[in-house]
Amino acid sequence: MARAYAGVSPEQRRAERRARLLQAGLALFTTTGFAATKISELCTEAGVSTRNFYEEFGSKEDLLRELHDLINATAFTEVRTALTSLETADVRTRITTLLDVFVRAVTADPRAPRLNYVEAVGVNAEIEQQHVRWVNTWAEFIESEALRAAAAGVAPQRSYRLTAIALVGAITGLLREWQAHEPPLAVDEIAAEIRELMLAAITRP
Amino acid sequence: MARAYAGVSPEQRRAERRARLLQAGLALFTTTGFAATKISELCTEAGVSTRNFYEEFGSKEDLLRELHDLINATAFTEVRTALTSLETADVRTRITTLLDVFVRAVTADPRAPRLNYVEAVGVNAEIEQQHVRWVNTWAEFIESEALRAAAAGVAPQRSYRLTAIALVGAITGLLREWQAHEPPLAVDEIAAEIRELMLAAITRP
DNA sequence: GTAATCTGACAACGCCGATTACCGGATTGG
DNA sequence: CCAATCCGGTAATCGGCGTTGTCAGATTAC
Repeated sequence: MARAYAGVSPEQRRAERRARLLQAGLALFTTTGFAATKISELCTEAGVSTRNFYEEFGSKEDLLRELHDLINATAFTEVRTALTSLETADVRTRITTLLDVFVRAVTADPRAPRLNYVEAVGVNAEIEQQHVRWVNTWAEFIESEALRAAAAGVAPQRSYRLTAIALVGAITGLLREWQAHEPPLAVDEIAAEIRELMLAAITRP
Repeated sequence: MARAYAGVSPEQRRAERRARLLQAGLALFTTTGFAATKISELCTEAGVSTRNFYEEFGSKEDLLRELHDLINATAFTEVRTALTSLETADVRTRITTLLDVFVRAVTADPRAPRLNYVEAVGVNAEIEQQHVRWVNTWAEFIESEALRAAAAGVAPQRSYRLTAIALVGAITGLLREWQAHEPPLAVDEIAAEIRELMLAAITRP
């Protein structure tokens, strides 16, 4: 039966260990690299036993997938709340906000784009599927803004599916380059570049 | 001392085995996945002994890196020859050709973009460096076309560095999506989308 | 024809890391 | 205060795969 030990409930201790393992994964996957990271190293970094690891995750890949989902979900929430608070704003403001919030959310920790766009690529089929789902999610955001622009008469009436996917790729490419670059690229410039690119892409005839 | 066996020189037999190993790598890495592919499987697929493998490559990663370089180098040569034969053509023609030739070269075998943009990502530092070099190479192509456009007066005078990187990312994203999509996306539409995106990106004020 | 030589297949070695069994210790209810 | 219970860490096991040693057979020069 579950009872409290050392003043904290088992659930809470498990949750804390889980959180520490996620942090350890973020730290080691983005430095040692995913393939080279051993489960024992994750446990040492997290201050947790291998036993605990298997209580929380089925494998290293599971942990990576959860991190990938977490990073995207965090950015998603931030972007959505920012956009719903701008319901009546004009298209340019909305697009600027969408991109600024996204870029800021995902570059706040430089390890996030590294994990998202480098380490979590080509690991297994499940993570690839999750990647495709997130690309679709982001593409739908962009698509719906483009359709708003079209409805407002500042963009042509057409399908924006491929344009949206291409723009997601552009953002991904810039962020992947950003995290690899020495000296680092300026976040503002990247956000500005993407904004202009997107505006040019959807207002083109 | 080197002498001919079975009518062919040792160098030629080595070259053929090397070529078969590369083909086996392309086949297995894009189906089984890089991490899950065993060296013994590569050898079986290539009809070669494990001993031979180590005569040609130091590791699985070496083989992958060579494939990655090969795919890019092939596309590079095709694009460059196409562009040099269009020295006097107008900007739009050159850009259209650049993108069409590239997309055709890299989608001719659907396994190529899979290997390039999925399997060869985040494997180790060497391949990441090679990736950065190729992104730079492609970005310089795009940059120089943008500067041509600027010189011709159809695009503003500015730095096209980030724009070029973003466009490379857009192409990469579309091709990565292309190889993962069911039902498959149309290659023509992808090439057309990228062309319009690039023209919009460099002719924007 | 024969001996020297090279080639390539096979198999076994050895390492390394994932996974789990076990046990000592801490904690709490009575 | 004690016994029952649960928790967590350690260490041993197990399996798999990369790597290399060896040998049998094929080939060619003399």
